[in-house]
Amino acid sequence: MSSNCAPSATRLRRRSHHAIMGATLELVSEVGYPKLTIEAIAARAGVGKQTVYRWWPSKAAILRDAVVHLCQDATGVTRDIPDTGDLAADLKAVLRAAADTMSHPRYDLPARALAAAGIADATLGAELVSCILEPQLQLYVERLAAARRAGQVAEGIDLRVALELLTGPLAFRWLMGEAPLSHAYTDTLVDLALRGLAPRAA
Amino acid sequence: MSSNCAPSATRLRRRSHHAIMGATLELVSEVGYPKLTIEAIAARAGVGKQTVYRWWPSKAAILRDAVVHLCQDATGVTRDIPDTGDLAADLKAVLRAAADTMSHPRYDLPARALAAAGIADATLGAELVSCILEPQLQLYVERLAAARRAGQVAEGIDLRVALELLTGPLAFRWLMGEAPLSHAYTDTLVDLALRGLAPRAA
Amino acid sequence: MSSNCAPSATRLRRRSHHAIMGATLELVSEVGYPKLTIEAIAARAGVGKQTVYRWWPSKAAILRDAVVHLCQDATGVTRDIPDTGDLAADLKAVLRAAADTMSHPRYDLPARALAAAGIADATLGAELVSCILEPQLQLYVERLAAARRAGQVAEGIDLRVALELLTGPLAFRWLMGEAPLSHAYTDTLVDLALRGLAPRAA
Amino acid sequence: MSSNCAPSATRLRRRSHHAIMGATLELVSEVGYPKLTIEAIAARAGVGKQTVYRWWPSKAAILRDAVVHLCQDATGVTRDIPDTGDLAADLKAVLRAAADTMSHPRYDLPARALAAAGIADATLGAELVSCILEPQLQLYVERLAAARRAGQVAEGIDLRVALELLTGPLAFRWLMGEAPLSHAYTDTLVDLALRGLAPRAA
DNA sequence: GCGTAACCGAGACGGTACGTCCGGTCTTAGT
DNA sequence: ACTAAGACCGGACGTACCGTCTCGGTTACGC
Repeated sequence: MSSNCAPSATRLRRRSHHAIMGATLELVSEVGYPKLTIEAIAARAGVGKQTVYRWWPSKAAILRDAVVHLCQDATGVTRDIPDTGDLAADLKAVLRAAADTMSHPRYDLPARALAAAGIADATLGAELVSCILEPQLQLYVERLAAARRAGQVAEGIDLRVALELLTGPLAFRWLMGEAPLSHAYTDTLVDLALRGLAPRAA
Repeated sequence: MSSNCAPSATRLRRRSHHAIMGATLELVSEVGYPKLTIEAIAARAGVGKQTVYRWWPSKAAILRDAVVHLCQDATGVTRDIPDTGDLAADLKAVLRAAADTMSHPRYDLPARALAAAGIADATLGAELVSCILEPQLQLYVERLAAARRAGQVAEGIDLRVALELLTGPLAFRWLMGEAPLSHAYTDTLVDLALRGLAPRAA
Repeated sequence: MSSNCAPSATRLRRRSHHAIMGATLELVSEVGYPKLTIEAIAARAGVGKQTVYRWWPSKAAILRDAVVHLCQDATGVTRDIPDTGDLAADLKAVLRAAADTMSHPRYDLPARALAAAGIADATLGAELVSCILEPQLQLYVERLAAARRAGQVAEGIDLRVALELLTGPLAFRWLMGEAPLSHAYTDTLVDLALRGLAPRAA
Repeated sequence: MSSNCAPSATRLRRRSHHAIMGATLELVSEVGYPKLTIEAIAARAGVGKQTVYRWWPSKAAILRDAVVHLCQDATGVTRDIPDTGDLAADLKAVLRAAADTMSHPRYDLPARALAAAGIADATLGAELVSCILEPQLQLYVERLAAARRAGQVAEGIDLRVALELLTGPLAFRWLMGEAPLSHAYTDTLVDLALRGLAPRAA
């Protein structure tokens, strides 16, 4: 996933690595991404600055790995999408779970900061999309493809667009940070979107 | 729109104000938001640093006003939504225009930087939403309400959610910055969303 | 004395002038010369900055006039030297008075600041010497000349050097600001110096 | 001499330290103390501002160390006072040397600036006196004490006052900066002062 | 006694330097 | 060999004043 850049190496002491990830997540929650400094991360982790610079090229990269680290711990984001045959129920279940995860401060603050950094910096953004976002979205596409084979989705619909009909509004609400990501909201979203995707009632 | 926060004062020289807005837009396009510095803005605008600090509390606030300034010049973002009776056509027209504006570098780079700042900083985010985003979104809600009265949208649908079904995916694609915002895409979006919103073929 | 540079004009409101002088003396006593700012003087005096800049070219010039202003009020510095025929007694009296004046905070702080400015800036220093110091020193030279005519001082002595034998040590002690300027000290100074100046007991 | 306050640390690079001292002396001679800025010192020395601020608390402290640095190089100020038995000759020799040093621009400009700063700021003044001035003056007191034991100076004279009779006028002339510090002047000073100090021709 | 011109307070302006903070590199000691 | 510690150069931060420049408003002088 990020094997090309993450330390994960034999040489970086496991303890230091863990401390840096933890300190980064703590600090970004406390002071926000713009005021997050590498000096503070090193100090909080009880580590020399050079130890940080040796393994990560930038503040954003540290946070990226820290969020990946967090996800691997919690397995709260990347999850398989069930296929019970009932597309609506399956999507509602997985979107409810996603909304809950994104609402939890432990995940919300760092991920939001990381998303902001990715939006501002195209390079980082592409990296985040390919490392974190795309694998997850691909699972949705696959589930929708299965549904189409089952006749639950109209032919001729670009599944990528269909996917965005579901995830776009949720992501948008999350980034806006104004309205809550309630289960009622995600359920409504699934209902409306699936109605749009359904084959003509011909 | 943002009369409560912009300087707009009698005392700030019109020339300086304009120069600061212009320099900000130029610089954010050239070096990006994180490397945008107030010193550089002041220098590029041929203005003392204090003149910037006197009127704006932060880099983000300058950029916010600069973007508002840009919008007022171009009238490219806040635009009325026509009501020809054909909801799909009306929405396609306005979404095409919005996509074009958001694709143009002159608007894209500053707005993306501003959006990123707003996502990272909740206070600024709320301000941006209420100053820039909300007024525009409200126009969509009104157009959808008119359509519902005309029987083109099912009763019992939360128009706010309906709105997000249209704008969420577009905003998401824009923020991801990967796929192009083509007219074909926005048209498809309108078609799928409206199918979801349409009254049951009772 | 400083008629060439002081405002003293008909146009500068008497009240503003007085307020500026007072504010300057207050502030220099409170924060010291280096931290004395023209903005603070204007603010304390309830006067626009331009009113200060209109009449004085520099911080030093304001302080110079303020000290002159202070001296004219107190007549504590420029004073005639009595001639009772007893040179030692006359000098002791006048040196005691000078020491007392220089010890008084009201005079000490501004004058010390002004002296420091004069030492650092040769131009100001020459001005201070010719405007303030020289007239006073000249009185000593005249008294010493009278004493020489009376046979109390040896012929062939440069009266200027003789004068410095008296005033130099006192000024030095004052500038050092360590030892107190006691009457015992000034008396001793007069005794030792006059012994050096006395005609040979041949 | 000032080992308690100078950086002298192991960590401050020798090269940077030397460059800062040199740049300070150059700049204070070029533009004077009031226009001496820490930014300019750092720039001239090819050093980051923080490296200056890390080791010195103020402009005055830098200059103080620079002057001490200068003195140690030149050994032009702190010098022993010879004791040939001829008090007058010894004092004349040492005062001539002191006058020459104080007249030399390389020493005069920085030292004058430092003296001015010390006069304006009591804390710095006390520091300068105890670090630089007092050790030198003490040598004079010791020489005078030896002379008194040899019967060349009257009993009952406060040697501290006697010392000031010599150095006070010289320092005063130097600070006034008007009259030159000629050898004739210092010789006359010694003659007059010693006449005042001599034992009564009983 | 009435215009008008200088002076007033206030404070914004383009600047310079302040002293602090942090970025990213390099050096030093100590495991 | 790799670490924690931290000094190094550079450069932006936000603040304080500099000396200049408009602003209206108020004297007070000359007609």
